[in-house]
Amino acid sequence: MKIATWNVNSLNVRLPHLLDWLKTASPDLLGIQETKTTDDKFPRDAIIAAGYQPICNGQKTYNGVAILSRLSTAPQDMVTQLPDMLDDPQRRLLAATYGDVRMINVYIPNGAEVDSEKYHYKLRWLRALVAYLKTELRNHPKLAIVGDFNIAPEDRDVHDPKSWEGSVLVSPAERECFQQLVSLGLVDSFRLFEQAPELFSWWDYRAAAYPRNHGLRIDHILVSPKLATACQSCHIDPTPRQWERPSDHAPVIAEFT
DNA sequence: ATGGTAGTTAAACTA
Repeated sequence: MKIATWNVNSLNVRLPHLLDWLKTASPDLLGIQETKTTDDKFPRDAIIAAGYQPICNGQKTYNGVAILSRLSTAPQDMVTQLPDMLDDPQRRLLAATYGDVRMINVYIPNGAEVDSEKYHYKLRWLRALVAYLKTELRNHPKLAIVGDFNIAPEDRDVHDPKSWEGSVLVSPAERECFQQLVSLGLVDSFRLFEQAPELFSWWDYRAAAYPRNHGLRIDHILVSPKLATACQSCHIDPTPRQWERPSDHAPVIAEFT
């Protein structure tokens, strides 16, 4: 089984890329973020025609998440809000169970600038996420949480740690929240394996960041201990980032026995 | 320290 994540930065613009990538990568479960579309405008037919069953939690203009599945089991126990953030209008979470696998897809807030209002919203969101995962891990031995975390967990996940010091995506408080997820037993599947240095999942559109590989690894597939033992590989697929009019993120895909 | 680009949406917001 393959589980993947991709921030597509507008499903409307990126649908052709998504369909092409599904054909070659053929994930069984894919979490997508920043769909930027409401559920009534979700391109359901095109995705079903590609062999995938979608569920979505969309929003106009900003945010929006979805899960695509080519498994035979129907999604169950769908969740669209963090229990501690029920009044949050931003669509950033979608969870569902496929057979015995709990799939949680997140688009964690960016945070704008350290100490800004958006940054504190990000930390609030992360604390609510940690509390939610504590419960979810109790209920689901086989759990994967995937998505755009907007956190580079360590300096080796940053092209130039010095220039990023004090910024969102790398600040100590954000990294501490990521470590709290790890403390719950979640495993960064990418780091289960030997990886080349300077592998990133996001590159700014500006200043030719991609050709210079000025990137960060902020898109992750974290798995419960039981799934970690079944994990065979995890890699970032940079090819869609090289296509014409790309998302600023590359997909990440992990394989399980 | 600012601006560089992209998406959505119509001048500004988010990333």
